Amino acid sequence: MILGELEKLVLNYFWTVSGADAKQVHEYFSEQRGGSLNTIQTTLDRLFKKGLLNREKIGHAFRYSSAKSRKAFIGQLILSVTQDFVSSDEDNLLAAFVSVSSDLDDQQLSELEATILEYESKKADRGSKS
Amino acid sequence: MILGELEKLVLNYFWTVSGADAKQVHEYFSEQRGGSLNTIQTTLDRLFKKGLLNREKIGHAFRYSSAKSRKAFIGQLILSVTQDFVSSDEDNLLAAFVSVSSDLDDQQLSELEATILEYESKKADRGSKS
DNA sequence: CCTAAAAACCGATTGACAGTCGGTTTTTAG
DNA sequence: CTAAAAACCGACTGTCAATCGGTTTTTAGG
Repeated sequence: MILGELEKLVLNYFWTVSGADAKQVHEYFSEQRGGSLNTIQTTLDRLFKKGLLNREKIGHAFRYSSAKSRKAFIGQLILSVTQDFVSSDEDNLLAAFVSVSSDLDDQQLSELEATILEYESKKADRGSKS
Repeated sequence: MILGELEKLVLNYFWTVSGADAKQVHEYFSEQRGGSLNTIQTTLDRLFKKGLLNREKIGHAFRYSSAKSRKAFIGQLILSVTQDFVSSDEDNLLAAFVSVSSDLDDQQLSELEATILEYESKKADRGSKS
């Protein structure tokens, strides 16, 4: 899941708005970086085909919106970029988390812990199916 | 830090051996996938220039070895691939960890917790400077 | 209906970068 | 000094994002 610069910008944009058509996206980005409407359309189409944006016809234009939450996307991104390096017999991914944690301060580390505990309890609530 | 397929294979290889020269790497990979010695040399040189391999002249050939542990590399990889998507005002990276955790089973989740706690105590030991 | 404008779609070009090697230069051991 | 080994250089291919001109399709109004 390698994305280009513009694709990343657009994806981030769609996490700040509920939806937008090509024209609106173009207007938003034309100020900061220029580029033609056509370029935006191509990028939107590519992100759609990659499953990162949803779209529906509203009137005569596609209205695009993000297909997955930022959180879900980042999680998937981490897995995809990581899986070529984790050997199944070790817990490298887990270890890598901690490695990343080296760059977090105590506060963030505590939050990470809390978030995990919270996740676990939620998971326990869901109960049966796992 | 986008790596090609061969680069990933080679990098993984260097986490299974303490060091090797181009000839040895070529011998190892020629069975599974073929390719010329030259291709291997180019790949080794590129990984070296990317800072992912170290090398030193041993006799008349460079002896390459991994420059960072698998754990450290994966951690850095996660950060690099992730930083275009984390907004500074939120804790998306932390949230992403949990998102990834969705794909881990209870056992792994417990290990993650334990590893974090272990890391925290180690960090506490180091004490003063933070 | 017809039609002009808007949007979507197609295709081509450019620029990175990995994979791949042939060929040349440099190094080294004997 | 020299032959072989290794390093290095340059070129070509393939993939993919960025970019946008031009064509087709769709749609809203008259």
